[in-house]
Amino acid sequence: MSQDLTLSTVVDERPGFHLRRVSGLAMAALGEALVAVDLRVLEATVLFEVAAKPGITLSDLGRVLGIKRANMTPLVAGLMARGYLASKRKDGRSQALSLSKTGEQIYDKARAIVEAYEQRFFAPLSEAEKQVMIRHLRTLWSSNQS
Amino acid sequence: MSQDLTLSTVVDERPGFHLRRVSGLAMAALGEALVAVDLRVLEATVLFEVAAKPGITLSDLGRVLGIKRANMTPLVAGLMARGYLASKRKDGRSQALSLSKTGEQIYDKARAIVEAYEQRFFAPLSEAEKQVMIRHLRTLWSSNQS
DNA sequence: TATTGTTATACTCTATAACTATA
DNA sequence: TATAGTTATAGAGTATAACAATA
Repeated sequence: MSQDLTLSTVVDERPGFHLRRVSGLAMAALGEALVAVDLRVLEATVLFEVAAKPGITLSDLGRVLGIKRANMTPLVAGLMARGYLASKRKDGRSQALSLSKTGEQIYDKARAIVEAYEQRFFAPLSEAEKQVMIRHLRTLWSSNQS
Repeated sequence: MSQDLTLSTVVDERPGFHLRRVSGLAMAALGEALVAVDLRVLEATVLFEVAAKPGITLSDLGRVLGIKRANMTPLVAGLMARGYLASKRKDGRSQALSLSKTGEQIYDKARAIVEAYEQRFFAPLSEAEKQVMIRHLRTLWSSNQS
């Protein structure tokens, strides 16, 4: 066996380290929960955003979610192949994305799963503490984004 | 061009989403800063932890940092190949890891880089706010870890 | 039997560069 | 010229399973 399984002070004082470690844990937990609807985390995120903004384009979706265009393409393609997303010509180069009927059904299921997972994962924090964390993370995002 | 580049409320309310997005941004920023010493983020983390705990084994290192044994092996091997880590037989199967002379030099440089990066990245938060964030992240880690 | 370290392998997410077709 | 969408490709990081050697 091993004895000292505590983090050294130097590393334990780094906010970036904790950010990475918890983020990884959270994504793994959500990923596991989402296998029930056969969705990956990013796929679910896309469904959420498209549900809220029908008609959004692939590029805008990427900009808003912080995902590169080049990575959005196969993501959207996969969701369309499964009949969750519909695409309508907007102009010669843009496509307006929206949820299909089955897309809305899977979205409802995914949303329930995500909410249950969050309830569980963030349980040790109070509502107020969660809000503070979200606010700080938003601040870090907007002030560090290129 | 595009008009509505704001996040939908549904997604914007998810702490997990912000965690993932900011964590990715932070790791990218730190990764860029660390190219100056030709280290990846995880490699720097390993150097930090070994510096604080000379004699730690590969397995314990993985447990403490939240990295699987199987992924630690090539990580440690790379650092040893570059002469940053030294390995001493502990018993027939375990090895005690420690920094070499050059390892300590690169560690000093890496530490300066990491501290400068953090100063920059987390600048919009006060010291007190950073401490709160770290505390909450620690809580989430320990209560959700398998 | 359990643990250490290793190998092989696959998956998810991210990044860049280059291309086409439209605007 | 700039933007939308695509393709190809590479690099991080993570996960599992299986193995030999050792405890």
